[in-house]
Amino acid sequence: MPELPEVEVVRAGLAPAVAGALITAVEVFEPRSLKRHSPLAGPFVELLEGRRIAAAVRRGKFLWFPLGPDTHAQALVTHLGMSGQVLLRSPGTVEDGLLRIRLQIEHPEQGEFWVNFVDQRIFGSMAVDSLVPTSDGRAAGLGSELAMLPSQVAHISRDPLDPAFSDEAFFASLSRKNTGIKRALLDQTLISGIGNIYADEALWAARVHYLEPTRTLDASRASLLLAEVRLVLERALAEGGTSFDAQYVNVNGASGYFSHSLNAYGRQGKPCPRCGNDIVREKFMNRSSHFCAVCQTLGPSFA
DNA sequence: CTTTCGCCCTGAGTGC
DNA sequence: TGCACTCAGGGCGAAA
Repeated sequence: MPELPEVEVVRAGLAPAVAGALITAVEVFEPRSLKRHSPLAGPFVELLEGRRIAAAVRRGKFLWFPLGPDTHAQALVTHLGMSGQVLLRSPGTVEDGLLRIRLQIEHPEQGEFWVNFVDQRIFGSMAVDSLVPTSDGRAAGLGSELAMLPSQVAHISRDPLDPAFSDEAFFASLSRKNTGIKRALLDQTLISGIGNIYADEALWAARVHYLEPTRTLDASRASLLLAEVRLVLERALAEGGTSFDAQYVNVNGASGYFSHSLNAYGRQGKPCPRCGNDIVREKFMNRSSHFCAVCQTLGPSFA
């Protein structure tokens, strides 16, 4: 399940082959993979064929490719959803997964490639979207200095690895919210790039209970939590992302290795690496929360 | 306005 | 063997 580190691995892997490449042909095998493409923008295929990709940019879990010749106008937006993959292939490669969309591209130096969008559960999508200016005038994401981002990504907060991310604004928004800390971590309009795995891992590392109200999370614990969020994301990135169910593979089809480093997620019934008590799994937001009931507390005022 | 809920979707796994 | 059911969860529109 791709979160920030997995999407970044994909972005970094694609960038050298797609930046500067011409889109020569586009095939859509599954129309539902275009659910985020507005028909008002025009036909997806016609909008792409003959355009040149300027860069590969990422904010949180969103990935997009500004399109030439006017790179301030439109971009191809990609979200991997739960099971999406963007695979860089040699022309003619037969995909064993569920191929939804294929872009044929031609790079002036790297040559021809197929960019295969594979997505089992169709929670992911591709779309051509118009670009709008960032509210702060800073670069929209990692991979380009362009201060423009797709309109459907404009409401998404910067991610914690973005140099323009404001820690102060994040802490302020936490104190204004009336919700639990894990809900807040998963709210992409507050902080982006975190999904269920890294939320559980960061909360475990910071020893914060997932139901702790954001209002009562004091400044030092909030600061520690954000630091742990950054640490877990950076460590996962360094290891090439998490994969334990073969859903996630990078652009060459190889899996990440971070699953060996998980402390809480998916470890229900196994000992907490810190205190030895069993990790617990509880139902939460139609998914699961994994945590140590002994070392992850509800804060000093609840202890 | 804010917060929470239900839906989308498919393949692997489980129990009978 | 086959069938019904559960589970995985990101994002969004609807409901509360």
